[in-house]
Amino acid sequence: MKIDPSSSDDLSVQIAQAIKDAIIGGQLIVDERLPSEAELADHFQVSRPTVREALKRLAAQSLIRTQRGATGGAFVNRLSFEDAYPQQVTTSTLLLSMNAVSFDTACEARYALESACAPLSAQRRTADHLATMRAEMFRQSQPGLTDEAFCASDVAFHRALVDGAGNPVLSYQLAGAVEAMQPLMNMITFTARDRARIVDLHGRIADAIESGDGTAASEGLSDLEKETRKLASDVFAARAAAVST
Amino acid sequence: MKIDPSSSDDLSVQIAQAIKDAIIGGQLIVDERLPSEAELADHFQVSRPTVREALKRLAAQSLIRTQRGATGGAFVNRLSFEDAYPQQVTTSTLLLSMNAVSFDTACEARYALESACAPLSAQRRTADHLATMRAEMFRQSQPGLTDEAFCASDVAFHRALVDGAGNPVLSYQLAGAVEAMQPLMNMITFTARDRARIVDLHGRIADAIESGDGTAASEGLSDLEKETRKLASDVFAARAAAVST
DNA sequence: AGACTTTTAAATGTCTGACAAATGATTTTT
DNA sequence: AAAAATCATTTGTCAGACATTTAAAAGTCT
Repeated sequence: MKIDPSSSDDLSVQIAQAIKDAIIGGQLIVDERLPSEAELADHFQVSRPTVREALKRLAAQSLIRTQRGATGGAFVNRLSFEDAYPQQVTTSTLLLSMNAVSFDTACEARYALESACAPLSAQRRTADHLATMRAEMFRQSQPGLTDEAFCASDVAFHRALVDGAGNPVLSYQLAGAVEAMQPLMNMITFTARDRARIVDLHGRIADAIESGDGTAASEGLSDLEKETRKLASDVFAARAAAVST
Repeated sequence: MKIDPSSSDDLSVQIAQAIKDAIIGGQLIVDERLPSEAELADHFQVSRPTVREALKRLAAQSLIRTQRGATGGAFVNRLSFEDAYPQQVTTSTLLLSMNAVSFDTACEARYALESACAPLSAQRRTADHLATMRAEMFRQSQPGLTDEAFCASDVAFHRALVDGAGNPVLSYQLAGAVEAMQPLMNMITFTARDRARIVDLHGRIADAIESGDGTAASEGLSDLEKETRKLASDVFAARAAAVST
């Protein structure tokens, strides 16, 4: 691990990159202990605060974890799907909100990805996944549910659908798309009739998944997408009209 | 922005979280300047190094950028798709390599997601996307190409296909899946006949995209997936046989 | 007055040295 | 032998200082 003294980058950036490269390149393996901060400072010929800033950069990306105490230190972290989920969701949420991604664009992406999962989920879902979907549908049909709670339950329903595919890579990728849309979805107010239609479509999808009919599940999702986009465009149109009066 | 003195978390973690929450919650908007490190240290009642560690954590996630000089400081960064791409690829790559995700699982996820894009790409791709696909196919048919270069060109082909859908959210989500698989793909050695078959399938897909036939494109991808998985299983079987002798 | 140069002030980047706190290992005591 | 006390190591935090960068302000010359 070396750094380039002539580089214009900050030292802590270079050191973080060097360690990161070593992890990606396999020179440092999972659970291996890095040299202590003092040793790293000595190795890179910098002060300890500089080393610490580099390590904090890596910790922020879950590449390392630190432990205090006699046998403590920084350890290469096994990047788990559980760790990566929330980061992915945060990043996706900010990407949508900061880049003025339209509701339609986000919605399209979400349903396109989800449709890809549906056939796999129809084949492989466990009884558990199906039970979760049914339970969320029941919750969604309860009167007196807030819009936020309805949306949260909607996300849970779709998460179960995606997880049913039994492919952690798919679940991970989709977590971002589905959960990141929640703030956008929360802008929509649902009437009782809207909710009934959505729950009905959820029922169709769940039935298709239960009977192993991936094609029907995809069709159900497609209809749900149309419904969602129509709802959104109505809401935005109404809001625009309200502003202009 | 407040921190909890009774929390067991490190101060720099808490401070980073507080600022992050402010960004997500909209209290800090894009390009807004944060208070100087000295002011933050004063506000949170901690030392400047601690504040700096918190800021480095945020910088590692591209949530802020820093500038030196008189009018410098830390600014809320507009998280762009360009910034998020490489992070997503790195994370996905490490997720695959550190969690012993099987080739089949990764492959399935990749092609499932890509199939979701294909119909959109068939509708919307520009001449540019198509030209890129054809150019990469030409490169792939050149003899003397290394396996790494062949894989890289393969990635470029698929990137063009995905970008053709014209949905930045989809492109972003897929960048991880497609590029993260490259190290796995690089484990495969391609014979001339293998390459010819792959280029042939690429041709079918490109033709389908050109003629706007999304279904045919999906079918082509499905065949390509089968081909890829067969190749991989052959390679792994051969390797296992070699070890046992 | 206007253009160029110099100075200055503010901010981040880096260093030194120190102490606090956690924690496993070691030693001592019971 | 078990429990308690001590110790050594390592990260977490602090204080203060200097270096470097940068833009604005002040000064100078034409």
